[in-house]
Amino acid sequence: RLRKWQRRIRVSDASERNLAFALSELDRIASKLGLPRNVRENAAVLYRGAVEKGLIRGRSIEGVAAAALYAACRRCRVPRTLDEIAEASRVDRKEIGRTYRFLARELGIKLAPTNPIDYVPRFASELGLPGEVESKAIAILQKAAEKGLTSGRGPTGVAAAAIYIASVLLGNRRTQRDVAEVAGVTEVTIRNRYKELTEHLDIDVTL
Amino acid sequence: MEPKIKIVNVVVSTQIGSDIDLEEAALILDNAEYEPEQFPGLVCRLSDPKVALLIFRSGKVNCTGAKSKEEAEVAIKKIIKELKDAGMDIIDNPEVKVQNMVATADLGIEPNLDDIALMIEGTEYEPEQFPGLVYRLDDPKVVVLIFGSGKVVITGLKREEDAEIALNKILETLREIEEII
DNA sequence: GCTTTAAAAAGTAAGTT
DNA sequence: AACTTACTTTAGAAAGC
Repeated sequence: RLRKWQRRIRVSDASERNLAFALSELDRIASKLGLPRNVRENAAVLYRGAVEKGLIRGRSIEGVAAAALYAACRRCRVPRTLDEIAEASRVDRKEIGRTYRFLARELGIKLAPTNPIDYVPRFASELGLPGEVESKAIAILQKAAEKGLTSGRGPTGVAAAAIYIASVLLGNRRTQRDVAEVAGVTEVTIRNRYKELTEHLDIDVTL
Repeated sequence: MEPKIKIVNVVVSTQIGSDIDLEEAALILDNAEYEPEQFPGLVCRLSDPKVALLIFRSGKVNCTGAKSKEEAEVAIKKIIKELKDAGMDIIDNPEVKVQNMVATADLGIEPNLDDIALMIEGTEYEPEQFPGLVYRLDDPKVVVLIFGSGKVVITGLKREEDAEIALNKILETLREIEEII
C-alpha cells in the first residue's frame, strides 16, 4: 500500500518534471524565434491538451513541444516555417510535420492552410519596407488567391514574390536576393512566382 | 468510362519457396544486389517488364513497378525460371496477390484546394510541404492526391475498378462544395 | 519508427553548363 | 537562364533493427 502511494508520488513527480521541461522547451524555442507571449501561451495550452489525452506516448517531449509551437504560430497568424522551427529546436522538420498532423487530428484542431498574407508583415519588416509596400503586397496576394495563383505553391514563395513586386512598384526596391533570404526560398522560386503573378494579374513592372 | 484512368504502378507479393540462399540467388540473377547490412532482401531489377523484385530469405517476394498484375506475374515467372534452371528449390506457379496499385487521372476541372481543405474532413493540405491535397476515402479505402491542375493520383488500390468509384465520389463531393459556395 | 522498391502528381532546391 | 537530377507526399508487402 505504501509502495503504491510512493509510486503515485513518483509518477506525478515525473509528470510535473516532464511538463516543466516541456514548458521550458517551449520558452526556449519561442525566445529564439522572438515569438510573442500569446503564441507561447497558445502552444502551452496545446501541449497540456496533448498530455491530458495521452498523446505524448511514443513521442519525444521536444518533438511535441516544437509541433505545438508550429501549430500555435499558425493559429495566431504569425506562421513560422517548419524549417524555422526545426532550426530553433533540435527536432528535424520531418518529425515536427508528422507530430503536428497527429496533434491537429487528435486534438480536433482544424487549421486552415497557411495564408501567404500572414508572412507579409514579418518579411516586410525584416526588409525595412514601409506600410504602403506591405499593403500593396497584401492586395496583390488577395487578387492572386482569387485567381487561384496561390494554390499548391509554397506560401513563403508567393509572399516573397508579392513583396518583391510591391517594393518595385512603390519605389522601395529590394533585390530578389534579399527578399529570397528573409523568406527562406531561392531566387529562382521568386522569379517563377513573379512571372506568374505579373502575367496573370496584368501588373506592369518596369525596371 | 469518362475519365481516363491509368495504372502506373502495381505492387504484388507472393512466395516462391522457403529458406532461400540469397547469396546464391544473387550470383544466379544478373541485376541483383544483396546487401544484408542495408536491407534484408535481395533486390533484382528486370528491364523486360520494367520492374524491381525484392526476394527474402523466407521465400517471400515483392514485385513493384509493373503496370498490371499480369506484368508482375511475367516478371516473377522469369526469375523463377532462372533460379530453377540454376538448381534452386523453387515453387512453380505461386499465387500472386496485388497489395497496392497507383493510378493517375484528371478531374477535368481546376479545384480550389483551400476550399476543399476547409470543407472536407479528413483532408490534409499543407502547401509548404507538398503541393497536393491528401484526401483519404473510407469506402474504397484509398488515398487520393489532388493537385491544383486537376490531376489526381490514387493509391492504396486493391482493385482497378475502385479507382473510378473513388474518382466519381470525389467529383460528386466537389460538386456539392461548389453548390455551397 | 527506419531501411528498400516503383510510379505519378507539382513545387522547390541544387548543381552544371 | 536553361537543364538535370533529386527530394517532398501517398499505399503496401517483405525481415530485421
